Amino acid sequence: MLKKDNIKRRNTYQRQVILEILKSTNIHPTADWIYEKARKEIPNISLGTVYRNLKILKEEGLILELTDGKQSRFDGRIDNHFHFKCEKCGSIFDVEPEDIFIKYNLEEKGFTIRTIDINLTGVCSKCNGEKSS
Amino acid sequence: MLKKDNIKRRNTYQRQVILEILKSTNIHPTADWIYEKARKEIPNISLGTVYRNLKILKEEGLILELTDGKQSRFDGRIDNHFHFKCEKCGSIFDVEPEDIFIKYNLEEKGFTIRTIDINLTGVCSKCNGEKSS
DNA sequence: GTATATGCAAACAATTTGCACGCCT
DNA sequence: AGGCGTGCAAATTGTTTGCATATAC
Repeated sequence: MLKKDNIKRRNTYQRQVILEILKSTNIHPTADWIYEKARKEIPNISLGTVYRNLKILKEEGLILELTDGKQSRFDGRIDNHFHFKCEKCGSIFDVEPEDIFIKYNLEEKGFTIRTIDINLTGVCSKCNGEKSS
Repeated sequence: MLKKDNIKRRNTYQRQVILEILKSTNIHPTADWIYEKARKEIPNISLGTVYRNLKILKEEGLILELTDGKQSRFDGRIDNHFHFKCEKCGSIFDVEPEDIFIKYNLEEKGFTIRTIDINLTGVCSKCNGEKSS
């Protein structure tokens, strides 16, 4: 049952490419999207390898996994921020911490808070600006 | 492609039982848990029926679906509240709206906000009170 | 040299769906 | 009577894993 945290990770090209793909987009892609993108660089990379490396990158705290319905999405941005999903176009936008203020009093009730995840939905500015069909 | 919103729903016993189960617990159960519970009342109910009715109840706004990792959880409580998940015991607690204050300025940027989902993680008061092992 | 990572395909787990029959309205 | 809902099992989808080989260190 011991967590094996003395594994010597190799710095493989596959993992580098996957991390670069994630760091260079803000669309919060699915594993499949990352796979297709990675294939342009490494044509015979496998989907299993993509999943394996996403898990490793997440374990190492280099990326985040977002759970949007049943399909995971991944985020190369790990500093403090939140998400907004537009119900019209489906895009996921980053919400800056200065645009959200949150306050809670759960510590007073004996709870320790480690992570705060805020997800908003609605209609984005772009879709709001468009004519209604 | 037209949404069929003129379907005449029948009020089946299966659906009643599933809704009652959800209304009478605050553990935010999975479909499987609901299925097992429902079987005590309707021994030959099928898992497919549970899923179908959960989807219908959600469409009608009578329950909520929480996406906790890859397994959905369901919430029979639909008034404004949030969730806290304990990383030690795995329990999901309801967080009352008066225990969280949130403010954002996204409307000023042209966004329309429809739903706000806040999920906290950490250690609950019960686990905090226990001796460390 | 050796253990970790890969590609491939099969396995898995959660959920959905097709079908013939049943039962609400 | 008619059509929505059911039980059952098979299908689908997203993700994980076993295995033989390749590769980083």
